[in-house]
Amino acid sequence: MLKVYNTLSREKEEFIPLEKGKVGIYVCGLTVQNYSHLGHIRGAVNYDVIRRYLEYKGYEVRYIQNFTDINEKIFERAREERMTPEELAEKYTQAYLEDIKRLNIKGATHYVKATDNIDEIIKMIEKIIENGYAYEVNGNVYFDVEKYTDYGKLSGRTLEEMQAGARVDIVEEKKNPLDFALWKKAPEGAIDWDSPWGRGWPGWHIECSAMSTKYLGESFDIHGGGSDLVFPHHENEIAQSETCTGKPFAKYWLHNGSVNFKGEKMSKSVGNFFTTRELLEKFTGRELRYYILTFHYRSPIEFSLEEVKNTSAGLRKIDNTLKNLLRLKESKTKEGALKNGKYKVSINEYKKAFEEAMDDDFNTARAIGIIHEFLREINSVINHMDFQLTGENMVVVNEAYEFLNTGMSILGIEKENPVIDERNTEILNDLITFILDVREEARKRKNWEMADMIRDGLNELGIIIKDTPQGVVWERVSE
RNA sequence: GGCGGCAUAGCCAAGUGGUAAGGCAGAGGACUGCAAAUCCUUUAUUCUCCAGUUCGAAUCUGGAUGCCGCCUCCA
Repeated sequence: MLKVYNTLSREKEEFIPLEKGKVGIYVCGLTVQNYSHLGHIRGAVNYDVIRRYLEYKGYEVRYIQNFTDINEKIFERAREERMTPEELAEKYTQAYLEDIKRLNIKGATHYVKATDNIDEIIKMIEKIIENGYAYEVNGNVYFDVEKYTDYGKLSGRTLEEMQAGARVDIVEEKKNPLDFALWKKAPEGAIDWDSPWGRGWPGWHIECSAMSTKYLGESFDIHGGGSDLVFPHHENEIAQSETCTGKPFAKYWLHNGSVNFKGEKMSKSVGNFFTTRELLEKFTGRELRYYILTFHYRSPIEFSLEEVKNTSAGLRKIDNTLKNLLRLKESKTKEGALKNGKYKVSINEYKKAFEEAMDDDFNTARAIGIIHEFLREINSVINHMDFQLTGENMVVVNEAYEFLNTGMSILGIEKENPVIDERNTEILNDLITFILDVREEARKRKNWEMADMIRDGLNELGIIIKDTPQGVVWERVSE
């Protein structure tokens, strides 16, 4: 049974989609004003795994993500980079899509952006005004928080509490300082749109309400985003949507933890961030992704370059086992070899444990732990001196490979083909096989100097030699 | 100031009231001509501290301390 932690109830709840077999997810993306950093990517990886696991469970997933492409920041940055706001948004949207590709993120089924949905946004605002929850002053439209009695239900605070500790600038024309803009009169010279309230542009929160409703319906299953969006962004989305439609908005609210660095949340304004691109110069996308997934998605990450490096050793261990399994899969079974019952591996137990971990609010950290426990068991079997590739053992090898491979693809750290490397052309293969034959001959004659010279020489060319009990194997250093 | 969360080994990190997963690093051993890879053993009598509930607490309650997030643009 899949359980998810719902910010709305502050509890783990059984996941039951509104429509059987289908799941609608809306994830708040980013304002496309600069290159993405690790904080953005962390969320994207987390929701990608959630999506992959739901698909693994057989759900048909509709995954919507937005790009905020119109606001003050976009204009500011467009001026800095001397391009139009559209060009700027397009540039960083493309950059983001490239970044997530390198982290093996499947990507949304639909990407949506505010500027493509101005009509929907205006209609929604009109409806909210009509229902009596918003008012217009001087070309601005504000949501009236005092009218909406549920205001604060997501972030768990009351209007009184919020007012007590308010840090909001007092804007004279607002009825309550916490009233937020649905439509803003645009500054001079800005790109703006016609509306019943004059020219302007949408407030930040309304685009997500309008677009999620358009693509997923008035009520849908999962709404996700970073924990820093709980208030005010998601609180306001609920307020707008529910006063517009009169129906419950998203059923489950999921929030991923932040990425901190040097004791503070990684952010553009603090300046303590690594862009995804910078990190991809130091690590592979798989390494970063694996690192992210060693944390539970709701826990904050105190980021450390050193830790990414250390954690990657664990990933290499998984890769090694996969390589070894694949090698065995591709070798011939020894007919008539002894039937060996003692090499039974309880793969189903591990599979069950893996699923239980994922069912428990997508606990990838635990799931990875289970994979490593499995590694120990399967490695001890296939590396055992007595291990022979009988038909029975071949079944074990195949099932083990299948299990690992499936687990890896749920986590999105699958490797296309760990052994067959397209760089290994036939001639290269033959050449190395020949060199290794020479080395074997040297070893037979106990000419260790010669044997080691060959091994070291190949090593420098990026080829690693391993003398396993099953014979000599070689591979190229990955990446 | 208001609201919420977290504190688990040298480091990172799971943890469902029933006796502390996993990874990295370290130590010892097996295998090996030496390596690499892998396996085995070992590394928290205890989960920040103090009370309480309970037969039983890392888990629940209260308090203290420390750290983080949100309340302003944020993923």
